[in-house]
Amino acid sequence: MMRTKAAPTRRLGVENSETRALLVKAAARLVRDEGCSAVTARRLAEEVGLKRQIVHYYFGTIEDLLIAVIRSGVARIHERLQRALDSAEPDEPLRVIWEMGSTVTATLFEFSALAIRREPIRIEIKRYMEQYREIQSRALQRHLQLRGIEPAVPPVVTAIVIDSIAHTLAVERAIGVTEGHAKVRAIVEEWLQAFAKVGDASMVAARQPQ
Amino acid sequence: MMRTKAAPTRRLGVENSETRALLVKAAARLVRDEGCSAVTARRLAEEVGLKRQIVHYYFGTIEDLLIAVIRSGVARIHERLQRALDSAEPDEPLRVIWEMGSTVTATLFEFSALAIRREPIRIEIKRYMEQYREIQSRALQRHLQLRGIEPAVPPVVTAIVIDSIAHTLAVERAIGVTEGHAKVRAIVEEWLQAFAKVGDASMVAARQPQ
DNA sequence: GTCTATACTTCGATAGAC
DNA sequence: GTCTATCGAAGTATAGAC
Repeated sequence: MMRTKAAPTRRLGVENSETRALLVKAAARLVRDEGCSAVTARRLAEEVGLKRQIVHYYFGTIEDLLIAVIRSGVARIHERLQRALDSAEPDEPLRVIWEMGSTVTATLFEFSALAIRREPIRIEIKRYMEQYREIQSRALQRHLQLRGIEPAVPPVVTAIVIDSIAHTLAVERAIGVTEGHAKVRAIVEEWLQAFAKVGDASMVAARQPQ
Repeated sequence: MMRTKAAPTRRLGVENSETRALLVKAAARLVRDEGCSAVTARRLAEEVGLKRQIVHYYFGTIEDLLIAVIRSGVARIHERLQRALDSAEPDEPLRVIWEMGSTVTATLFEFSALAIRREPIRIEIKRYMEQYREIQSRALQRHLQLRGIEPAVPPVVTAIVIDSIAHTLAVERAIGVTEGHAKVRAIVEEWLQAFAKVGDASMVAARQPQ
């Protein structure tokens, strides 16, 4: 199950191959519809109408294939976030963060779980998360600077808190737990509106100036 | 991979078997140390010194074994939470929720990911989450009632928000992402102290009375 | 540069012997 | 209650055909 080392003599297909792109696309669809465990060389080869060995020709291991799937998906997600934040300027960047966090898919959740046990995947997910948060923080920072607001809470904290709640609600909903969700959304809505008005999610309104 | 239906003629070992308990214990250890995917009939049989078919004799499928592992673990976790909340009375139930949420293990995360794709596991995790939250909500409710405080936010919301942040920080830390975590913990610390004093985590201090 | 034949190992699962 | 025997399917790896 665990490949210790890549065989040095092993031939691999080129990066810009049409078949390779087809495999990544088919794998991404499988991951989305049926989960990571549905990605096997046999199922994948079936989808593209080739023999199963072709998967190992292009990716070596299934893990390498999954990493290719992650990379192809990450690019799209980061673009989508950046675009949404740009188009939402200068109104409600925090709402964009909340809404995109709420559409978190089972896919990211699955990859995150894999990341904890498998180092190569961990590296990829770590990079993804850090970049995603960087984009969020920058957008909030910019929003505040444009209005000359000195936030009581660093933008990165606001992003983490809102994102945490969005992810939790999304995952719980997927599992069938919805108790208290409506009430949480109501509170978050108040924070979003407060942030749009005064640049503060009111999460630390009780904080006293030193 | 997916068993459609349990064979009706299949023999299964009794519930109160010593070997069965041994298997569950060994499986729990494997899940904790190496993850769900490390739980195979061979590895498990090896641990208890028996043949691999013994696993199927007692559990039918690996999934049934995982469910047994979940049930055995859930009981312990609920007890631990309830005991911590009782011993923390009447001071800081919210801090207990925060601290227990921060010790969330990769195990719960892995099972939650499995739960999204596999119905029998989903049922178990759903029940676990609902009961866990119920215990949290009751403790906060009791804390407020004893002090005659009418909270601006329903206890279940406070529990969800604090738990969300705790889980997110725990998972991100496991993946290697720690940007902003210290600042988030500082804010949460303020909330915990505010809640201990006035029964409000100050998360909605900006809320105006209607 | 692309793809396939073949083989090895591990896995989950079942039937039936002891 | 535990074992032997057996099955199909999965991941991986090597050699070689085109």
